[in-house]
Amino acid sequence: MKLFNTLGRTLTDFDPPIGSPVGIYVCGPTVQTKPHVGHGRAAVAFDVLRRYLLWRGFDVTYVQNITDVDDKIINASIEQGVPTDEVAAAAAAAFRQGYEALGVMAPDLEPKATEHVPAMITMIDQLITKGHAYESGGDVYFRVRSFPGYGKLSGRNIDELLSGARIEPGELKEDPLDFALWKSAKPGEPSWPSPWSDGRPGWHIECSAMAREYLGDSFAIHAGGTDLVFPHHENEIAQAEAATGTRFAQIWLHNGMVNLSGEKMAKSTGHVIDLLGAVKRWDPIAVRLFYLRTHYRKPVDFSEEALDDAEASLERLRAFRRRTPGEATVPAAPDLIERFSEALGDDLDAAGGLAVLFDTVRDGNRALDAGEDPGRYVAAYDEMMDVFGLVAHNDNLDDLRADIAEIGTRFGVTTGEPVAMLDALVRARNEARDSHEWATSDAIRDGLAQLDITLEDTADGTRWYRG
RNA sequence: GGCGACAUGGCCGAGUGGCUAGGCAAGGGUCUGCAAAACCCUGUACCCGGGUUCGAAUCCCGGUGUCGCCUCCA
Repeated sequence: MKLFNTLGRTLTDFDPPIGSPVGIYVCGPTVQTKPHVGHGRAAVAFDVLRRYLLWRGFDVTYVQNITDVDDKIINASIEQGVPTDEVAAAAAAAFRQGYEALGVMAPDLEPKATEHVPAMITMIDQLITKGHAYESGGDVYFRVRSFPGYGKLSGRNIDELLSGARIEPGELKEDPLDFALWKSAKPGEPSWPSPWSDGRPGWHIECSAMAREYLGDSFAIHAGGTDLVFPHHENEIAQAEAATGTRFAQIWLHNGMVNLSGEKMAKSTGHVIDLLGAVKRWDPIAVRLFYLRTHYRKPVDFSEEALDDAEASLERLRAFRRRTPGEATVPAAPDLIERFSEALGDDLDAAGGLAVLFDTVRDGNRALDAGEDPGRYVAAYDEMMDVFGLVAHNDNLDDLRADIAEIGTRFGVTTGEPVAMLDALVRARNEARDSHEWATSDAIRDGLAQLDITLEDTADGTRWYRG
């Protein structure tokens, strides 16, 4: 396949032998506050990469870290009067919940920064030994000018950067460009012992150290938001390659930002749409589809209309599978699978892949209307939906038990399990239809529609679905 | 200021030197108790100005506009 490598800014061939191990490291969130819609996009984008590679037969190891120590967590802890680990745990749970709703597979490994301080200390120690870092007043800084490749990812040169660089009060850097690997703790801050001071790691070192620990000195893909290119990923490369002497990640992928009325969604400005709120208001899988419609590297504008639109599109996809219950028993249409694989293999062109999926739905519906076996389309559909991760759908009715029972009593249905009551209501309605009592049959359908349960009459009988 | 991205039909959104992606919305039709779903038909778009070419939305030059990074951020 081809992937756009930020390092070099070119479309790069990525075709390891089938079955070979592929290490992917994705920069996860700093768990300081609840996730917003932008976090969901990054997670979904690389989840599709993962699913695609698994589908193609690679042995993927997917690592996504949790940054659970940093200034903002400490600040939140002070403001809320809650220990930092509780702040982090609560936010991490919210992220987990949001990712799950979106159908994002759990990472193979989800390392926390606070549990990998020794690995970071080891790396910092190596950097000092090799002359790439120095201790200064209990802090340790990376000597940027000692690493010749600095700037190769973000396309900057050191002299340009100088104008923006600054030294915070209290920092004792040799050079304004140098960045912290280790910070000595202020009173009350969480800290770990180290050869230099009781303190905590700088932000960038955790990713270098944890990626190395789980994927080795060199691995295939490192991914994250485009806003991490500089300085975070630039610094990761510098640290890791200076320490190990070998190339860090082969390919760097960066997803575009989610905008709100034209401007980037960012938690620092509060200009955000809460992810958990969004997946409550819209079908979470529709939110996922919303992400997938735009190429992962382009910015995408969040709007209610766009989400409504995605929900309607998703409904078209689901309606097809409602017409074709059961497992597919014949092989998937090879031409469609081929087109689909080609689209995703072209730098994850999910929108192109979706076009194939919708073509599959149309072809399948045509086959059904013509009285032909839609099996090859059903099989293709299932395969693509799985790679896209669009399958999850909640048809559970437990939360509507009382509401369904209420409608049931109006039409002589005995209270029982929700599905049984629903089936009885469908039977009652069809009896009314048989005797042309349209007012009754419509009342049943309208009542269920109030609960967001839809009834459809087809040649094969009436079926219901939620949503 | 430096670096970088993007501008496509009512909306969203792929693509790319000639062979009209796809979705949503809209109109018409078939089917249907009604509805829903489905299928068929209808829209010939590509920021502006030059240029290259038999031919450009697609390549080149110059504009204009929007956005991102340069500080924490997915």
